[in-house]
Amino acid sequence: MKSIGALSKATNVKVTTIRYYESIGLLAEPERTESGRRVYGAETFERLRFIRHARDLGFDIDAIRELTELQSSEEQDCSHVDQIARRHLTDVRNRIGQLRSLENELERMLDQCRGGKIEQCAIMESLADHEHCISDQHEKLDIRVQPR
Amino acid sequence: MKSIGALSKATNVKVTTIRYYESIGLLAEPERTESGRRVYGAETFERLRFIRHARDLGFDIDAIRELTELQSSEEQDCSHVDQIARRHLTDVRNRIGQLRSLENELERMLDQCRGGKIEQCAIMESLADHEHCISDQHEKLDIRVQPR
DNA sequence: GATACAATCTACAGCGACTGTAGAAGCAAG
DNA sequence: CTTGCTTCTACAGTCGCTGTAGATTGTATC
Repeated sequence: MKSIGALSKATNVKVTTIRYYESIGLLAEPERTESGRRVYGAETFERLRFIRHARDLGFDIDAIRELTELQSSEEQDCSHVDQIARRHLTDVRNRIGQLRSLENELERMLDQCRGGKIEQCAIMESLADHEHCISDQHEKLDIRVQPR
Repeated sequence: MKSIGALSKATNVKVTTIRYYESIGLLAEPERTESGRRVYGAETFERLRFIRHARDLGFDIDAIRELTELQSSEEQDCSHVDQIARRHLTDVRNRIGQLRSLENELERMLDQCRGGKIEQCAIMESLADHEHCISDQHEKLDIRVQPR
């Protein structure tokens, strides 16, 4: 039996995140001590490790919810699991493709810049220029680079 | 002189987004008609086109703020502009790298699955398994695939 | 002129997946 | 007993928007 802090250390998931998962129903409400502190058993530990690994692989919360539900129906065949993973892989590949075309565009911009004053900077011109605008060629991107 | 709707159509930026940009100070407050409606001139049109293009290239709002500020100091040399773009390119490349290792991991998982019951599904095992966990090898990802 | 419908206005809530804060209470070691 | 860590709840903030509600204004048609 672990406290929330111990569980956090063991799974590498932050205390606040564990409470957050509970609040959205991804983790069940645990038992409490007399004073009201959360106490976790081995089950939650396993489940949280599963969640953590799936998050690391980029599955979103809804997908993880599906996966953990499927986990308890052990007798069913795993085509649905397969499908969820395959869909995610497709998403990842699409994203890589989008980012690569971004990479190209940025490289092109940077190559053209030969220094000098901002007024004649090729980068600024590219940005102001509507002509060779990539925006119409593919969908808009969400490019946040922050880790979670 | 354009209404907000006309500006929106001309730049392909949504009306609500234009108001949002104003609210965060990325666009200056425009003049108004007697009845209080926003009216825009060619300057705002150019600026918004610039912003839109930079967003399409994945620059975040703060970077765009810097870039538009630099735009008005035309005499300065463009090394700072260059630096912002280069930093962004680095971020994009890192992101591509992260996504590629994700892609590999997912491919591996999917290859191992030979169908059958969920209980023995290789995908579920991979997710539950802590041993060959990629999470310690690279930073955590934000993998949202949604366009803006 | 009346009426319908579109465009615009403000102000605020919601998205996803957390993270951070404030203020209170509990717990263990010195 | 005090110090300092952990935990508690509840709520605001992150980013870049998007959506909603309810009011007003503008334009086209009858």
